[in-house]
Amino acid sequence: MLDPKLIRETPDAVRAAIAKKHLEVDLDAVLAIDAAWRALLHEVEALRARQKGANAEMAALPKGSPEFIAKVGEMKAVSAQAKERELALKETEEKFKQAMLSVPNLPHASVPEGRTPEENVVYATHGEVTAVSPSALPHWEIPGFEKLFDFARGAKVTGAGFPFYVGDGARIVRALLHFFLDEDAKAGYTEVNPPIFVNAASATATGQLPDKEGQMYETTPDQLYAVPTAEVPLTNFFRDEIVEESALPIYRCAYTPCFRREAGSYGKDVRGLNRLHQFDKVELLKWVHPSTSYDELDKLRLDAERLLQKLGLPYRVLLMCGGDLGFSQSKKYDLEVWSAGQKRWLEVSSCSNFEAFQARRAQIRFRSKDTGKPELVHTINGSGLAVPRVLAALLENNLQADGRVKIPAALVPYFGKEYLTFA
RNA sequence: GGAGAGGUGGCAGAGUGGUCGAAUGCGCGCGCUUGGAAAGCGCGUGUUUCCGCAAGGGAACCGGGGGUUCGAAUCCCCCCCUCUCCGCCA
Repeated sequence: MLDPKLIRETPDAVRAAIAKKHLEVDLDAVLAIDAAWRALLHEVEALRARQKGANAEMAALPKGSPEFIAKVGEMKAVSAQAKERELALKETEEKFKQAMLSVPNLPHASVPEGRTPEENVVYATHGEVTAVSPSALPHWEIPGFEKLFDFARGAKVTGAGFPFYVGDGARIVRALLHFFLDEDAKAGYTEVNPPIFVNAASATATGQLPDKEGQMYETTPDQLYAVPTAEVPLTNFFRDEIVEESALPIYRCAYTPCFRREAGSYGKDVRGLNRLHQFDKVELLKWVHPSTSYDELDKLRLDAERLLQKLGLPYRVLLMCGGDLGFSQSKKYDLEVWSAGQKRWLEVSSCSNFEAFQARRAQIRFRSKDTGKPELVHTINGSGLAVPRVLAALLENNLQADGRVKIPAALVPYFGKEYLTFA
């Protein structure tokens, strides 16, 4: 959520910033509701002030006295009016809240112009794409793939997109997770093992609700949501709290399985390990002082990049243009790993600065040393990293002529062997 | 899951219909005191929001939501959470 004051006081600047995201927002409607709300607020507050004043007078009067009885009669009318106006105020307040939830976060000045994914800027490229075998196979065509990654039985037991990982398949997943968490810990992130179901308030604070509920698995009868990413429980850790300024920045990482319904996905995007309903991911999250958030974003991105470097996987960094930024992000980098068999880039991490957008919804604040007042923190997050696509690239890029997959040196201590075999 | 008890400010803890944003203690801040400190004394110490250039003023908040009443921290209803006992169980 944006600061309502920002919209109230500088609507044109807000309009211009939203235009960069190429989103349609009826700001005039928001402003009109805001004006109506304030008018009602004044009425209600005046009535309440009158009630309060009368209350003090009546407390001093003898209970059954004629003056007292007269006052009760008088205040009955005021009370009725206050109730009626209060109801109107509440309705308007609800409308305003809904309207505010439809206003996106504003892009940072450094975000490039652009409308479509094609206009994202290739910010950096690491590793030689041409160095990996030109005859590499898509991972799902590697002989024996289905023994280690059993989609058919997963479909039987649960449904499409819920594979079983078997033998070396399970082992490589565990090795990657362990490696990621260890590396993230070295970079200063405190490991957290969060709940993987969250309530509606948490899902709302991070922006999954109200309009993305179709993307989450929901439980009945408890109305809990399976987390689409560890970002949700992790961000909500400090929801409705005020932390000490000296505690910032706070670095945390968490592994969780992630659950996504992925309604509407199709085609090559969903082959093999590219897109699953359940997958494993380590998420990096920072709560930082607003003055440092862009430096912290760059550092977080480098922390994620280092993982790919240590695995020896070629990748590139995209700086997302205004039109390809998410609703709640101010700036975003995507890390994409080169998938030699599919001859395409796969997104494995998305590193974003939300500025105060999430923090306002979630009411996560710090007490400023200067003013003594609570201020909203900035939140930053990114994957560090998502397992299946890293795995896909690993399988494709490191496939040997003999059908085995060479394990990167950094991963060998975790995997326990130098080669993964499909036998 | 069943029975009972309870949720009040940073913490502890009073308050069972009116002048209560809320006693008292602790903590914290400032001042006095002191060579310095402790103790002592004095003053202060929540959040949100609206109006205002400001000074300042108004309103809301006693787990959450609804209700009764002229008036609710206090009475009633629903929900959430914590604790104790029982049951069940990795």
